[in-house]
Amino acid sequence: MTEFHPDTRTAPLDGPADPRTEAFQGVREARRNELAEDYVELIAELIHEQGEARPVDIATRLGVKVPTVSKTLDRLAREGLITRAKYRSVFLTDTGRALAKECRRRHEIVLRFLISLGLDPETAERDAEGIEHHVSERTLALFAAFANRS
Amino acid sequence: MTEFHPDTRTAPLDGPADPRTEAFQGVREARRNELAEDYVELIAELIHEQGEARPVDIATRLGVKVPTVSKTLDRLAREGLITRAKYRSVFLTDTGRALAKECRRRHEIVLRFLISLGLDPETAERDAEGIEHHVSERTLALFAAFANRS
DNA sequence: GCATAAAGTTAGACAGTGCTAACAATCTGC
DNA sequence: GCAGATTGTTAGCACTGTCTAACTTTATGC
Repeated sequence: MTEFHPDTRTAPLDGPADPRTEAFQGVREARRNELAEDYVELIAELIHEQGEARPVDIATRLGVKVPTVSKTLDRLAREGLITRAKYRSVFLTDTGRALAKECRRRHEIVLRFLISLGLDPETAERDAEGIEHHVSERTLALFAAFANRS
Repeated sequence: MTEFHPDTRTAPLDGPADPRTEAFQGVREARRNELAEDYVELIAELIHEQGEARPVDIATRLGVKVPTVSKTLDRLAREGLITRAKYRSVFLTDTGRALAKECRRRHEIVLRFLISLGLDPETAERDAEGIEHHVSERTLALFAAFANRS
């Protein structure tokens, strides 16, 4: 009940055959991971940019309060994505680092795709943030191909 | 505290200037409405297909249990999107109908876009379900234009 | 029209995400 | 090295969304 839920964007295996229902289940599944993905991606970014990821910076970037971050970090630690010590900044585990990398990859592809479609960078950033968690590997491949054409 | 939260995909007005933070806030905002949007869209569909929307059908389609649907329908009623009477099927209010129509429109555009990109219909359906809630009006316009070109 | 099946509701558990308020630890600048 | 500022934690509340179990109501089939 406390483990990280694996990616099912590409192949949700359980549940009935109806594609609509499958779609809804896939989305619910994805939604469960969204926040964790945002966090690890951001943590990786902060570590890269400033050498460490502090709750206060995470909170500022996400636009939430520090106690909210603290609680969510507890969950991420439980799920094995990060390690942390009291009053210290946050580190990614190997698993967390891998997830962050994967997220960054997806984010980049979606962002480049939207921009190459003709979207302004600001809107592209906002839309990419929302879309990246819901894009199958197959779609991602098409996005990447499109962005590389031209 | 119980009203429906308006669409901020296009123009989140509050919060600081940092575009990344704005993006995160926009996404959180969007996430708050996702489930409601899924419900009203599905309810409209069921009413169209079978003349009425019963909790048991909603539950089956979404892949959740009936009590879950019941509770969520209470919320939607509180928010003025649907009306319902005990042990009776569900109806959309004008507001709900408008939202459903808007959701359907977005869904259609995203779906057609993905398919015209070359994605198989099954995957397109799953991805569209996740993406439709996170697409700005601007992006939607580009998607529509792309799907209509060719 | 009554017994049973199906559908719907209510209650209660539990986890997640957000908040504020109060407290604890750490860091900073003399 | 100590005072005050900053950062982090904990506790407690609210709401959502999911479930199961138990109950009520409605529909169905003789």
